[in-house]
Amino acid sequence: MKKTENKKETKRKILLVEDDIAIAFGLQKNLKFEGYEVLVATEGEAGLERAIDERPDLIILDIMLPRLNGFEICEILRKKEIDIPVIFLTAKSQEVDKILGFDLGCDDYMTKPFSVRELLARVKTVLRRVQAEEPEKMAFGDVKVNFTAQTIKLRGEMVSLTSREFELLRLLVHSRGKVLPRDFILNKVWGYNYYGTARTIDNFINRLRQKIEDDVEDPKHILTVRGVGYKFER
Amino acid sequence: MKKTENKKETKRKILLVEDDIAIAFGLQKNLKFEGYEVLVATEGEAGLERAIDERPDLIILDIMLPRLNGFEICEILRKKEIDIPVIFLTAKSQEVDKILGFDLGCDDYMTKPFSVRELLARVKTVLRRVQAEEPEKMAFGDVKVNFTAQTIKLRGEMVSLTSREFELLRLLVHSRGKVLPRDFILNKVWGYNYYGTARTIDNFINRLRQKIEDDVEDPKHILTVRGVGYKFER
DNA sequence: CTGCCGGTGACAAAACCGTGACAGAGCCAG
DNA sequence: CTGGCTCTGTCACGGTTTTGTCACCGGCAG
Repeated sequence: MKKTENKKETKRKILLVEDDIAIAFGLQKNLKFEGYEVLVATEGEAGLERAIDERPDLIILDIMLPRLNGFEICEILRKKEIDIPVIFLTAKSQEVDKILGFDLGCDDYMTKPFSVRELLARVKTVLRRVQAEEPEKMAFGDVKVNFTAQTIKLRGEMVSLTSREFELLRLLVHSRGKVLPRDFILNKVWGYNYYGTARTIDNFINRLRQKIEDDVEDPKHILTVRGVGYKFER
Repeated sequence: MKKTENKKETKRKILLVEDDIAIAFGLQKNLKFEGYEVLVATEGEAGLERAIDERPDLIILDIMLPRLNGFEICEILRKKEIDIPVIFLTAKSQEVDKILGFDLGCDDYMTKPFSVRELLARVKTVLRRVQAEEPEKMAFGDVKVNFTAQTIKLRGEMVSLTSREFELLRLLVHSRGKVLPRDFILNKVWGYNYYGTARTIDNFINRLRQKIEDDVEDPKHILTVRGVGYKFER
C-alpha cells in the first residue's frame, strides 16, 4: 500500500473523476488552492480504483464517463460499504431526477455549467457535515480521545499515537460493543485491496493496548474474541 | 440534498428534556419534520419519569435543568439498567469535560449554540448505530444475551462465552421450546460434515449451564431430554 | 545518516476444543 | 423392588489452533 502524504494536519482528500480535461484541471487547481489534497481520474475505472485504494474524504463524480459511469461507480462503492460522500456533476438536468431517484446516498449534485465558487461552498458543507457526525471528543475509563487532534490523554497525560494506531482506535471506538472480525478490521483500516497478515493487526492491537490499557495482561477495553477478532468496550 | 424520507421502519421516539421553551419548541418542530415522534419535558423529574414510562429510542438531554439535572437523570437511568442512548446539550464548554469525565455512557454531546442541522445528523447517526445492535438482544430469567457483542449478562454481571459456546446458546435460544436432537445440534453448530462424539455436545451443554444456570443440578433453561437431546426454555 | 513507522516472521504462551474415563442417574424388565 | 443396561454429567488431559510478543527489516522523512 502506498501512502503519498503524511497527514499530520488533517488535509482533506478529494477525488475528482471527470473526463473533460479542461474542467478537471480547473477544478483541481481551485480545490488545491482551498487547501485540499486532490486526486484526479479521467475515466470511470481508474476513478473507482482510486476511490477504493485511496479512500478520499469526498468524491466529485461526473456522470458521463468513459468505461464506467458515475452511477455505476457510486453503486459499486455502496455495495462494498464504502461510505464516501459523493457530489455528482451532470450536464443534463434530466439526470438530476435519476440522481434523486437512485437514492445512492448521494450528498449533493451540481448541473453544468456550474459556478466554481458554489461547488467549493458545497464541498465545504458536505465535508463539515460528514466530519460533524463524529463527535470531537470522547472518553472511556480514564482515557480521553480527541478525534480532531488525533491525540489521546491517559489520566491527563498525553500519549501519542501513530496515524495507523489512531485509525484502528477510531474504528474500535466507533463500533464499540461489536465484535469486529479480523478481515473486517483489515478492510476498514488497511483498505480493501490490502492483504496483510493476521500478525499485523495483532501487533497494532498490542501497541494500542500498551498505550491505553492499565494492565496489558488483563485489558479492560480492547478485548480479544478468540477465533474471530477484537472488540472494544468502554 | 435531502435524503428521501424512509418510513418503512416504525417511527422512532425521541424524548427531549430542555427547559428553555424556545429551544425545546424549535427542536421539537424540526425533529417532527424529520419524521420522529417527539416527547418533551421541561424539567428534570418529569423527564426522568417519561424516560422510564415511555422508553424512547433516544433522549436529548439538557444538563442545566430544574429539579434534577441531566447528569443525575442519566445516572439514574443507568443504575436502572435502562440503556437508552443520550445526547447531552450543554451551554458551557467546560461541562464537556464533565460529560466525558463522568463516563455515563453518553453517546454524544453538543454545545450550545449548536446547528440544528448538525444535531439532526447526530440523532440520525446515534439511532442508526443502536438500531444496528438492537435486534440482537434478548433476555430470559436473569440472563441477558447480546448477540453482537457475543456476551451475556447474568444478573448484571458480564460472563464471557467462547465462540463455540455462544453458537450453541444461539441455536438453543432461537429454537426455544423445541427439542433439539443431538445430531441436529451437531449439524447446526459443528457443521454438516463433522462427526463428533456425543460427549462433545454434553460437555458444551455443561459449560453453558455452569455459566448461565443458577443451580446446575437443577437447570431451569437448558433442559435434558433423555434419549434425544436438549431443549431450551426461558 | 538516523530515527520513526509500519509490516513480517518466529516463537512462546494461552485458550479452546474434543476425547476418554468414570460415576451416577434414569429406565425397564423381570 | 431390584439388577442391569443405557444415557448423561463431569472431570482432567493433551493436541491443536490462535494470539501475544519480540526482534528485525525496509522505506521514508527530516
